[in-house]
Amino acid sequence: MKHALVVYNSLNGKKEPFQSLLADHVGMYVCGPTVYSNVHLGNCRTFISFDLIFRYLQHLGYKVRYVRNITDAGHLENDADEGEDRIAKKARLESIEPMEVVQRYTVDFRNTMAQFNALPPSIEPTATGHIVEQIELIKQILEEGYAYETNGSVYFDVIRFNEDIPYGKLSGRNIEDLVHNSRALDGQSDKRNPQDFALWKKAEPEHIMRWPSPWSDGFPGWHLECTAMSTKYLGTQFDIHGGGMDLKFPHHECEIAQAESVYKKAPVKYWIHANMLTLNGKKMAKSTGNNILPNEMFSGQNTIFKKSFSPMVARFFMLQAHYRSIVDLSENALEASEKGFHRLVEGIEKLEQLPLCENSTGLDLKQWTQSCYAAMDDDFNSPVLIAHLFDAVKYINSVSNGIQQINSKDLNTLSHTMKSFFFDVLGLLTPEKGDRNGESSQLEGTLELLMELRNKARANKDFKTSDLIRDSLERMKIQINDTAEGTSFKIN
RNA sequence: GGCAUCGUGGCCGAGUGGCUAGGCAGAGCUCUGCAAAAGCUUGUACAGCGGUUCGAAUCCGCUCGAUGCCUCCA
Repeated sequence: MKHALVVYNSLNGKKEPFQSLLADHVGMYVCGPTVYSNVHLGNCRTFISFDLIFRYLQHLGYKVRYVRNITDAGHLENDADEGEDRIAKKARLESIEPMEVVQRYTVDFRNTMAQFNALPPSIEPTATGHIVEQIELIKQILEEGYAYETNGSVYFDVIRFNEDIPYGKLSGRNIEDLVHNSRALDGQSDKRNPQDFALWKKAEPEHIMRWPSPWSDGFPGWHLECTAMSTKYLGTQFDIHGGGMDLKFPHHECEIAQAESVYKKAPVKYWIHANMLTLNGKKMAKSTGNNILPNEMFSGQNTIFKKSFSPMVARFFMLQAHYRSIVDLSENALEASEKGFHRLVEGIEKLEQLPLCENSTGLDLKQWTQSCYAAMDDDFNSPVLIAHLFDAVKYINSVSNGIQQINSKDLNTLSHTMKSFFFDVLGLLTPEKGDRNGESSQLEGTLELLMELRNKARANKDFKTSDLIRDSLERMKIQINDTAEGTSFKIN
């Protein structure tokens, strides 16, 4: 485990050698979804990025505790005091219980992430399950003098905090700019200053999601849950905190302020932010229609793309870009990735049937393996790793064609390394090979019969018949492959 | 307006001072009855202008352009 892993830390904009607080253990907290609607693709990209990080840290031998919350209360429509809770709003619009909303979209979220083959986190705590911890935290912040109560609501006093501990470390903003640029609210705000944020909000009579507290029946502020839960499960200082780039401000900045106001030390060693996913060059937004849900992409039931793309192709596509780069989803780019992905998959499948020789030629295995690790050690550079995997595919193909040779020991090593990067680190899967239910074996039997008839026709130089079979099958998206070894087919 | 990120060959996308990224498409070749598929070979690009340097896509400055955040957002 003597790896020179280097991680880009958003806190200072520099790549830093990764050193966990406890030897061999890593604590990682990632801000999870607010479950008020179907998870959208950009959200998935963030979690796929952290899945890569989670997997690689585990691959290196770390015991990782990966905490990713489910926000099921407290996330308001906007920052104005009259903002409605997102979950409660959805429940009202659909005339169902808030917890039905939560359940429905939590299930959707987990299903979708499973389709992307993202590993479940170690702990998946909910905001509503940690009201007690949040209330405790508010009490402590009040005791420290960095919060105030107004009309049953409690707000964090950003200016007061900034007098003792600098605010804005993560986002690079200074308090003066915030004061000048914060939008003035319309009158009836309970906040002393616009940049203050809610720790506890008193519930209006019609608000159905409410809990008792020393200040009022109400609900916790959005930023609070992450501090309460990360502290509970990972301690007052932990290794990695992640999330989407757009959470950097204000959400993560507020988390830092909350934690530092009580514990007087930086809560997180490495802040990692995954970049955005755009669609056809534009930010995804429901309001403009520039939006596609994961399931719509998998099924092809959408107006954005002409064809469907599988979860693995989408995952591979995302991993072909670095997690800190904006990646743009487009039909051309996805098609290119789809073909590349199949080439990689076929290379891996060929590993099983390579001819063996006494001596290996053509690839410095040790150096190749090192360069794969070097790529991932350099701030989880999956695109470079994938480039190295393609180099291996080229080598595998030349062995397969007899241009290069490999002995059994090297093949074992190559196969093991290749597969552990492909399956374990990148979290990719090869497409299921024809599931053996009755229907598909009937289909295969029929196809084999057609192959036989076609081969007979070809042997008799009856190309009219053979081409009829080939072209008809092709229209049904069944690909005939004639090779020196014989004929095979592939269902697309 | 403020803060930040970025601008790479037909497309996507790595790369932060000298050494081939990679994928897709295109071209040539191999195989083949023809084709498809598959495989092999092939690409000198880095927004513009100026500067630093023996040497810059890579550092600095300016210009232009794009995107994100600043207001809910992964």
